[in-house]
Order: sequence, then structure tokens, then C-alpha cells
Amino acid sequence: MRISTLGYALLTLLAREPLSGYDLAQRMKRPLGFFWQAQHSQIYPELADLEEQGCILHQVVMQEDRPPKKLYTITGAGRTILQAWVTQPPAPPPQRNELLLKTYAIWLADQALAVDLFRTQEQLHAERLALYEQIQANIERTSGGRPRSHEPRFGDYATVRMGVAYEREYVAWCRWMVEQLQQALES
Amino acid sequence: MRISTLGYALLTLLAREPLSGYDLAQRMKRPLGFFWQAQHSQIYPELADLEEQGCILHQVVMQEDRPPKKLYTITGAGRTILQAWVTQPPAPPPQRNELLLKTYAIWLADQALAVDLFRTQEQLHAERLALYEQIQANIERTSGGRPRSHEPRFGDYATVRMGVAYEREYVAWCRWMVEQLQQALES
DNA sequence: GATGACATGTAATCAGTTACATGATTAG
DNA sequence: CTAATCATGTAACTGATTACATGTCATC
Repeated sequence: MRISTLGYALLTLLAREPLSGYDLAQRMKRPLGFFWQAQHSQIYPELADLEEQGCILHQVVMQEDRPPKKLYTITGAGRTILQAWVTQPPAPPPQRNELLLKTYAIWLADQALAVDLFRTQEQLHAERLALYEQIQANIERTSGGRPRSHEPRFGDYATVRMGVAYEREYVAWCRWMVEQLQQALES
Repeated sequence: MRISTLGYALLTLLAREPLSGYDLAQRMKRPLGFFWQAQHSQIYPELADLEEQGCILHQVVMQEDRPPKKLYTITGAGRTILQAWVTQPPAPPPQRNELLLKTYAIWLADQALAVDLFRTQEQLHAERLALYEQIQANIERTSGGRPRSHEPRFGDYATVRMGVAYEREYVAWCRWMVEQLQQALES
């Protein structure tokens, strides 16, 4: 009877437009995948669940050039439930960061290998940052400045803004780590 | 035969000092809990596993004023395995942030309730930030400036530094969210 | 005698990933 | 005919949380 966070994630997407399970799986890679992922194996059963609870409905749509699909639509009840959930404070998320775990033990490591590790991480996060900045610029361009908070696009903009801030700090921290580790190599 | 991330987390702690399962559970709350948590129900079986694989050893220690405990010590083999793991690039972690999910759907919400949500989040992260800054100051004070990368304390310092940067950005983003939402209320 | 910190375990459940399984349709 | 995309499902496994379970010792 309870809706899982994944359930709300699917409702969040369906509140914007009707989609098939396959479509939802695509969107759970991107853009939602930046902060909430799910495989299709988790999505299909969840859709059955949501439908049983009356949050969504589906109709089979025949297509000419592709196999038929089930198109899911959010119901009024689903929208109401989603709306109530949106402003409920989320439970503090369990933080799990393996790189920080490794950082905690970095004193044990070969310092040259440690430098490599953080250089690689810096690059990965710099790439992520570039991607987010591009998405952000894209939104600003296509919606004529910043979207307002009552439009769906505001969600895209606000989340990517967080992504940019996060990745910027991550890159800066990796650089600082490299500096610290190199000081040890020099002496 | 494979060691889980939790296993490495425990080795990371045992590389600093011998500890009991109970002690480890405490440290998995803090300081490690800031980036990797585990309950005692997960720790005890994992310790048995690590011992079976020869990474750790235990001896029962009788105490006068407390019940007896199993004191675990890292072995040479354990230390070698840990050392190799530390500089291996971690798999990209699955990002899951329920607040960003809600943010993505915030256009559906009552704007006044949305403001409350982000004000509350701002406060939570401001508290976290204050805690991290205090820990950071504490390390700087007790180790006479910044620890160097070959000392265990460097791990404490480097991780808390990331925590400070992260929470600062989080607070700033929450404030920005409140601003955006309030603009909608005013008009 | 009750509460709380110390101490160690197991069992049940849940969320999520990986693997298994099938089939339509299009483009090369 | 083969590979890629579209499309939908189930099964097995893993990591983690919550609940169950027991017992010591000190303090109030």
C-alpha cells in the first residue's frame, strides 16, 4: 500500500507526459539518472504496483514501425499523492562514498599511486562538470533565461544547478588532494 | 573470497588500532559514518568473514568492569590487501538524492510548502556544516596545523574538508531555491 | 530493581543489480 | 541474415536495514 521512492520517481516523470515502461527506463538513465537510477527490471514491476494502487493507468498503443507498447498515464489520484509527497521532508539519505573511504586510509598508500588516483578522479568529475554546464546552458538558451519555479523545466534547471556546484567542489577538492600528496613526494 | 567495501572499511579502522566489534560499530557511526555506515548486524558477520580470509585475528580480552570482548587486529596480509585497494579507482557510485527528485517535481507543489521544505533543508545542512567546521578546527588545533598525507590524521582532515565544501554548497543551493520559490509567491 | 552502556550475535525483510528470457521491427 | 533498437517481463543474488535475542556490569 506504500509507494516506494522509485514509485514517486516514475510518477514525477509521468506527471510531465504519458510514457511507456521503456521510455521511463530511458529517462531513468537521463536526466533522472543523475540523481536517481533504476533498471527496467525494477521499473516494470513498480508500474504494475502503481497501477494496482490507482496512481496510473495504461493503454496498449499499436505502432506501425515498432512493436506495440503500454502507454502509462498518471491519474488524478496519482497526481494528488505525488503533490503531497513533493513537499514532505525526505529522510536523511545514507551517504556512501568509497573515494572518501579510500581517502581515510590514504596514509597507508604509495603516494605516487595516490596522486594517480586523485588525478583520474579529478578528470572524471571535470567531465561530469562540463556535461552539466552544457545542459545548464542548453536550458537557459532554449527557455529564454532561467525557468520559473512553476514550470516543469525549473526542475531540470534547479537540479542541474546543484550538479554543477557539486562537481565544481569535487574537482577543486581532488586538486587539493593532489597538491597535498605531491608535497609529500617532493620532500 | 572477495572482500566487500564494508570489509575494507573495517580494515581501514583496524589499520589504525585494534578494536572490538562494538568499537567498530561506534566508529561506523562516527567518524566513518559521515561517508560509510553500517549497523552491528552487518559488522559481526563481516568480521567473521575477514578472519576466515586471514585479514584479521582476534583475541578475547577479559575486562574488570565490563563484559569480555573480542579484540580484532589486522594481519600483515590484511594490511597488504588494504594497501592495494586504497589506490584502486572506485566504481562510479550510484547517486541517489531524494531531495533532487522532489526538486524535479517542485513545479507541482504548493509554493509556500516548497519554501518550507528548502528552509528546513537549509537549516539541516547548516547544522551539518557547523559540525564539520568544528571537527576541522579541532584537527587543526590538536595536530598543530594541517596533518601531512602520510599520517593517519590526514584521512580525518581530508574527508572533513570535503564535507565542509559539500555542505557549504548545499546550504547555498537551498538558499537559492528559497529565493526562486519566493519570487513566484510575490508575483 | 531499573536503566543504560557494553558486548555479540541471528533472522526477516527490502531495495537494487545482474542475469536470464522472449519477441517485434528496421537498417545494413 | 545479422545487428541494433524497441519492448516487456521474471529470477537470482547482494548489500543493507530493522527486528529479534541474549547476556554482563555499573550506577541510580
